[in-house]
Amino acid sequence: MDVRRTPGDLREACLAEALAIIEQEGLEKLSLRDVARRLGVSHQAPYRHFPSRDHVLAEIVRRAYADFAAALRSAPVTDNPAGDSLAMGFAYVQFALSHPLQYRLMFGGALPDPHQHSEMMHGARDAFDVLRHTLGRVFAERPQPYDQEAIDREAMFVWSSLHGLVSLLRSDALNTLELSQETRSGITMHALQRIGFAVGIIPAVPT
Amino acid sequence: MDVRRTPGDLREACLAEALAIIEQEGLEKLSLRDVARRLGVSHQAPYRHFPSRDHVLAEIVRRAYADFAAALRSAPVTDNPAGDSLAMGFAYVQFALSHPLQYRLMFGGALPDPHQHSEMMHGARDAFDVLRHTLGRVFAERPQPYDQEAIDREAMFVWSSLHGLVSLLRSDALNTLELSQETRSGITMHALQRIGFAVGIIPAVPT
DNA sequence: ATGCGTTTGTTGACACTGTCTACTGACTAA
DNA sequence: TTAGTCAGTAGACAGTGTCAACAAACGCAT
Repeated sequence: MDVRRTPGDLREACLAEALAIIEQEGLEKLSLRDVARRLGVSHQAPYRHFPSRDHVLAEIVRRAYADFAAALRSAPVTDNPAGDSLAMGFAYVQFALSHPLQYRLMFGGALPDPHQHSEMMHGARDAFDVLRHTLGRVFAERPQPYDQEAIDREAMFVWSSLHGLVSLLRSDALNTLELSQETRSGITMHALQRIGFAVGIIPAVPT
Repeated sequence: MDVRRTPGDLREACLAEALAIIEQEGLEKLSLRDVARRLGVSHQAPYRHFPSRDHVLAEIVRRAYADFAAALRSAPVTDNPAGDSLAMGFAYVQFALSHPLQYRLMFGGALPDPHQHSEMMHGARDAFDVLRHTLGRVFAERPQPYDQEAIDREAMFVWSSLHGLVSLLRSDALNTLELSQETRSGITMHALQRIGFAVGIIPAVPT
């Protein structure tokens, strides 16, 4: 085409354009032909720089992970390790919320739009109500007063923790992290104990 | 075709075949034309029962949620609510692990195969190492002895809990659950407090 | 029973996709 | 000068979702 480009530029331009398309149209709408069209090059030009469509996506995801790691590292390091840990928890959440596209690319799913398929989510609410109810019984047994909001907060914490646990177990993360076999097999019990302890179900837990 | 079918059968057959395809070939390989081909009907027959490909997927996901809710409900109810809660935690994990396809459809992502793009996961390990190190400092400050496995277990718990928290925050779950505004805005703080308390960073936490 | 509308399925087209192969031109080292 | 590599082009192919027009089978009121 007539647009001048320095060497190696098309590769970067493809990545940027692909990211823009995902942001605007969604992951499933991404096509290399569209990338090429927007850049004013032939539909085959991107294949000079990437073997396949998935390789483009993989590179984007790889960079998202790198940015994520950098964000976690950017948390200040003080002589108060406990405070540092809490700060990193905030950094985790903050990155995820301020970089929703990257976070979704790393961990998120590609489901039909729940807004156009609202009945799809009904079962999710059902499942949550079961959890709510079970936790409600725990609260009712205690001497301290409580309200529905306290239950809801606790239920959200338990659900999200379990969800995260399973997501990691299901993902390839465990293969990547080179954990010992004992650690891997004990992860589930340990996490469940910690969650139970956190909400006051388990009185104490050994390290 | 020559295969006899009772009314309403093709709809169910399409769903079953679509699920089988996802199980065998993966979500992204699912195509209604392939479904029709395997069932020995024309490529347009499934469109008599579903407006679009996404509607087939939405119905499958909807049923997965329903099965999930049923599995949680199937946990035994005793006069020990604490034990019941733990049992339901197990039921959650067990369902996810014994129905990986459904769980992935509900929560999982559609990323390029990490086995064919191994470098994609390097950043994930980097991020985990940061968490490991920070937690290691917490442990080092304590009088009790510890080992690397204890740190790894704790790191896995913290990571999974954070991941789950953000996944739920990012998803449409909060819109579905009809939580009060106070509950929604307090979820993050509450979950972080609970996690910190669980690993011994926060001394105590008010209900 | 007869005709008619509805349901279920078929056939053919269209635009779109990823990817294979063959080609063109520019730059570079011998 | 010449041979070779690199970046981009052009055309083809099989596959996809979806639209439109058609055909056969069914229930049902007359």
